[in-house]
Amino acid sequence: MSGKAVHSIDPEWIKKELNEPQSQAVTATEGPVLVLAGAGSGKTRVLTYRIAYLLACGLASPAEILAMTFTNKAAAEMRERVTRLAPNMMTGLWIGTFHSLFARLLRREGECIGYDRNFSIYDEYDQNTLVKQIIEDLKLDTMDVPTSGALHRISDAKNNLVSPQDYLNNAQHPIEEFVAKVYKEYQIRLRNMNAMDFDDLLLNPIELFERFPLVREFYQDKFHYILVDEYQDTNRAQYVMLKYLAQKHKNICVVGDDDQSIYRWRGAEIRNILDFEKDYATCSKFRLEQNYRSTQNILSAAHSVITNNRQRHAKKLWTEGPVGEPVMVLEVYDDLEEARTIVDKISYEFRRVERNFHDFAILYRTNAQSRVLEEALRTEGIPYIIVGGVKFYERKEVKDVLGYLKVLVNPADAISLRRIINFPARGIGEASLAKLDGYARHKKIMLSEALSHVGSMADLPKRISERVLAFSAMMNKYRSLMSKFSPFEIASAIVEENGILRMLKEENTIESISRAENVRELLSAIADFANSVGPEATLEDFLEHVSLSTDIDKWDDKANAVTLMTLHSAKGLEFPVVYITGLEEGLFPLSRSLSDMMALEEERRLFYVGATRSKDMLYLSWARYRRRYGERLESVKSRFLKELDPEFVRIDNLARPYYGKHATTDEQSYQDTMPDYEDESQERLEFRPGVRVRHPMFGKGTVIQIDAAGSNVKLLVLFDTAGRKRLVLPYAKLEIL
DNA sequence: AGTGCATATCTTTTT
DNA sequence: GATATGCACT
Repeated sequence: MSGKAVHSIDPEWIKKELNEPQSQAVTATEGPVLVLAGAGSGKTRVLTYRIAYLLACGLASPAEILAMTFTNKAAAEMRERVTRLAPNMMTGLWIGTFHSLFARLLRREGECIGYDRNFSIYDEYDQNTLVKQIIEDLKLDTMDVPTSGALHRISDAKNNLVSPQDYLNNAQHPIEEFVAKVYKEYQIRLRNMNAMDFDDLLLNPIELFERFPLVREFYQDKFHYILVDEYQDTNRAQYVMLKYLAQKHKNICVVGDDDQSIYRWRGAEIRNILDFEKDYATCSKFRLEQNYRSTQNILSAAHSVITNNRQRHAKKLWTEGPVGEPVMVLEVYDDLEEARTIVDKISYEFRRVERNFHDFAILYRTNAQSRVLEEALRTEGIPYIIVGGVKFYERKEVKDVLGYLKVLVNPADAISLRRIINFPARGIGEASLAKLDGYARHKKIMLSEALSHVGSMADLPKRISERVLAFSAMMNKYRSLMSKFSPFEIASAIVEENGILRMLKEENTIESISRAENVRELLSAIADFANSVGPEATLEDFLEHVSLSTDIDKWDDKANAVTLMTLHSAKGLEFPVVYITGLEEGLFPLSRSLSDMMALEEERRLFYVGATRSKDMLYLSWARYRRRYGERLESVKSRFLKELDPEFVRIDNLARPYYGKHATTDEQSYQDTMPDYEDESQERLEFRPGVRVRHPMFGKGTVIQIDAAGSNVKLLVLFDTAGRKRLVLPYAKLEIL
C-alpha cells in the first residue's frame, strides 16, 4: 500500500480497512465530531486514516490540517502512519504536541506580545529557583507554604485562566495573598527573562489571539481541519485555544476516552469531553467499542472495576478475540518478594513460552517502587529499561551544561546565567552575585549585560570583577561563534574550555564518573539531534527539543528488555504481559486520593488504563508489608482488587511461598519466617545468572540460567546480537567478562 | 568562598 | 532512602 503516490489512494479502499464505526468517524469530515474511543479500539487508526482520507479526497491540503497530541511519541507515531498512507503529502502538515505546536506558533508570532523568538522554556526546577528568588527578594512571609506549593497554586490559576490580578482580588486568606504577590512577580520576571513555563506555552497563544485579531484570523483561516487526540486530557487553556482555532471552519474532530482521563491533577478537565456535545451542538458522535488488543477476561475484569466510577459515559468494550487466561492476583509477603515473584514468572515464561523480554511491562504508581524491582531483575540477569524517574535532562551536570547553551541563545535568561556563572567554581559567590543583580535592577538592564559593566561598580573587589569580566568575555566569544560552528562544536568547546569533564574525572568517585558519562551523553545527544534533523539544526532547535521531550519519547520498544514504568507513562502503549504492582490502599489508590471522590475516581481510571495495556496476561500484585519512607509498613489490600469480578480472576496466594508449611495468620510467625535478604550472598560460582560472558561466535551476552542437573553443566545465555542460546559448559568456549 | 557534615522533609503522576 | 537545606569549619 505504501510507496504509491497519493492519487492512488482510493477513499473506498481506506474504508475497507476499517470497521463500521471507525469508517464513519473517518468519513464524517464536516462539522464537529466526537469520537469516544475505548482502550485498544483503534483510536490512532481513526486519526491517521482521517488525515489520509482528507488528503486523498482533496478536501484539504497538508498545510490546512492541524493534528494535536499530548506526547511526542503519539505525534511521531501518527506522523509515521500518515506518511505510510499518504507519502509525499507531509510537507506543511502540523502534527505535534500541544506544547510543541504552540511553541512554534509563539516563536513565529510572539513578538507581538513582547517575546523574543529565542525564549527559554523553564522546567519545574527552574520555576522553583525563580520562586525562591522572588520570595527572598521581596522578603515575603511564606506562611510555611513551600515553594512547590506556591508554584502549584500558581499553575492551577494559570490553567484556569486566572490572572495575577484576578487572583489577588479573589484572595480570601493570607496565604492566597502571599501567593498572589509571588504570582504577579513571577509573571513579570518570566517576561523580563524572555522565558515561559509549560503553562505559558498554552496560555500565551490565548493572549496572542485575543490581543491580535489579525493573527488569530490568519490561523483560523489556515486550519480547515483540526484533529485532537486524548481530548479527555485537555485543560481549560487548551479548550479555549481549540475553540478559537475551530471557530471559522468548525471542522474539529476530537478523540478520547473519559475512562482514560488521568491528568486532572495537572488541570485536565474531564468535563471537556463529557460536555463536547453541548459545546458543539451540531456535532456527530461515534463510539468505538470493539477492542483489538486484550482478551475477554482482561476486558471484563477491567470493566468490573471502572463501573464503580460515577462520572463517566456508560460504555462497554467487547472483543471477538479469545477468552484468555484469568487475570492473576498475586498476594505476596512484602515488596522484595513481590519483585522476586514477578522476576521468577518472567524468567519462567521467557524459558518455557515463546516470549521475549520486551513482551513484559511492570507498572507501578510511584517511581520510588522501581528500585526493588530493578534489583531483582539485575540479580536474575534480566535486561530491563526504566522509563521516567530522574530524567536525563534534569540531572545536575546535564542542566549545568545546558545552562551555558541557554544563556548563549537567550542572554536574558538570568536563571540559567546564575546557575553557570559559578559553575565550575570561579570564585563568584552569592555576595558578588547579589551586587551584580542589584546593579542590573537599578540600571534596568539584563544581568548578563551588567556583567560587562562590572568595572564601574565601586563595591566589587578587583579580583572578582576580573573574573566576572573573563566569564562575560567567554560567553560573548561563544555567542559570536554560534553562526560559524555547529551546536555540537560549540557545546564541546564550552565543556573543554571550562574543564567540566576534567573536573569530574579528577574527582574520581563512582558518582562523578557517572556524571562525566552523562556530560558525554549530552554531547552525543546534540550530535544525534543534528544527524536526525539535518545540518541546519540550530542550538535553539536542540534546546526546544530538550525542553519538550520526555524519557518515554526515547523509549525503545524494540529493545529486548523488560519495561518498567509508571502507570501514567504506560498510557497509549500495549504489552503481551503486564504486571501492575503495589495494589494497596494508600499506594494505589494513593493516600491523597482516599478522601477526595474525584481524585479516587481518577485513580480508578489509572487502574483501568494500566489493566487495558495488556494483550494476553494481566497480573495484579499486592504485598502485606512494604518498605516506604525507609520503614516497613503493614498494608491493606487495594479496593480495586475487591472490586474485580471474581469470575475473571484467579488468586495466587504466595504470601509465604518458601515457608508454606507453617501457615498461620499470626503476625509473629511472619517475623520468624522473614527471609534474611541482606545475608543472601550467592555462592561463588563462576557462572551464575547475570554474569556477562563472551563467546567466540555469538559475541557478548548475559547468562540467564544454569542447569547443573546432568553430568554436564548447561547454560542458557542471552547474547546481545545472536539471541538466546543453550550451551554446554565444557564445550562452549565462554569467557567471563 | 567553599567544603563537609548533620538534619529535615518528604515523595504521586508529566507536557 | 534520597535529596535539600543549614550550619560549622577551613
